[in-house]
Amino acid sequence: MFALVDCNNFYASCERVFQPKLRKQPIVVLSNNDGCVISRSNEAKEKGVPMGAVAYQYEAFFKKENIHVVSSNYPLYGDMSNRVMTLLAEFSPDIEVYSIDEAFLKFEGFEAYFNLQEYGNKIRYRVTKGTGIPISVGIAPTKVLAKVANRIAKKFPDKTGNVYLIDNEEKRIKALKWLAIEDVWGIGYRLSKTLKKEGINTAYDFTQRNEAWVQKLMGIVGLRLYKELLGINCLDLEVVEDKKNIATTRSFDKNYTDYEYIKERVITFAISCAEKLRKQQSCCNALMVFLKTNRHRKELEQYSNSYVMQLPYPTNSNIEIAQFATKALEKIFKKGLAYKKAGVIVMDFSPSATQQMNLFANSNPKHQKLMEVIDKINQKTGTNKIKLATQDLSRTWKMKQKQLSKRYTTEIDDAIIVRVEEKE
DNA sequence: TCTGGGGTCCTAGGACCC
DNA sequence: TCTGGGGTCCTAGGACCC
Repeated sequence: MFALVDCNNFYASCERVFQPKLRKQPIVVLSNNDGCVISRSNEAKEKGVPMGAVAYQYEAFFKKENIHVVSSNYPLYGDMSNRVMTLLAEFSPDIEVYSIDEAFLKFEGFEAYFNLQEYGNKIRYRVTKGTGIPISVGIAPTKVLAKVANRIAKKFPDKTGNVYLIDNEEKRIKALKWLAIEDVWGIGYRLSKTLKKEGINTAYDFTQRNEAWVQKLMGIVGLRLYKELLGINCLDLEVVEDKKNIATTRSFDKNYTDYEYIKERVITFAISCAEKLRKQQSCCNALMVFLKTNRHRKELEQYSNSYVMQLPYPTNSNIEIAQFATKALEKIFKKGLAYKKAGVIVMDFSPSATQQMNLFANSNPKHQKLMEVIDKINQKTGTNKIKLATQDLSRTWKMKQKQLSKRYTTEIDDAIIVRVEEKE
């Protein structure tokens, strides 16, 4: 059996842990630059705020409905996620952290020793008590069915207590008849449209077709999904491996035409990629830089381009990656356009420990030590204390974050202070 | 004025090998 | 004039996930 544990309204819930006045209140969390809604409390959902709502278009609505608006605080969410995952790991030796707010647990042979419904209740109690984050637990014979069970647990908290178990045919069929086809894990916007045209509206309808039909339409991925819904196990826990690509991309707060400005941004993105590379002890052998104008401003000239550069040697040095990224940017930058977004993606990794030397050009060996020192200092004093001169220290780039909460769990100065009144 | 960011896997087709 | 059989690797694009 598998369990899928999912944090309810994760970002919104994180904010509430340290700001009790937000509990029971409608609250929404915004994306970077305070662009659009990416997390909503149940109360905000009930008031009709859709996922992805554009913040400035909803400003009046938020005010009218007394909806609290919060900027996203990723250091806080990342740390809270680690706490949740640490507690979950107490409940099974086999755990796959699937995303920042979700994990699969494998219960191999647990049925003989535990009542899984009670076990699920215990997990929920432990995590909620230990972190303040409410969770939902779905338990079933396959990962896809565990996803389904989780959805039921979340949708019917009163009936299920946020824990639901699919452990017999009757429950499986009932669940699949209830589940709309577009809500099946692995069926996205495109496929659900195609399937509906075929008269398939629920997960159950889908399971009534035959294997050959499914394979022809959806390939091997669809076939696995189909079998998993029938209760036949095809997907095991996945080992979380090193990343194969690493990206740092941002929209700007407004449009920019200035080459120097864009260059500074690209260099900063490149350095962020280099830092992430060093964290997983990889070097990259290629990188891509892309540049886009504002696609929402139809009246302005549109342009979007990218350049992939093969590197002469593998590297994870801030300095080298920044230099190559700048060269890539020069290839695609066009004067006179209003840019809104740029990004750097590093690709084609090799382990930093075993570097293939090149006859003609190699990564500067001095950089390795230098980067170690930079990483140490940045870690000690907070990020971005040490910069390259090309990042132009006079330009302080700030993301729009009007309602940013504190880093309660990762910055000592932001920790909650409990005051005890002293009596004379 | 303002519209997020970061990933994975699969497939088909082209180029190339013996 | 005819033109086999079996493979790999790479890339772009499509689809999906949170």
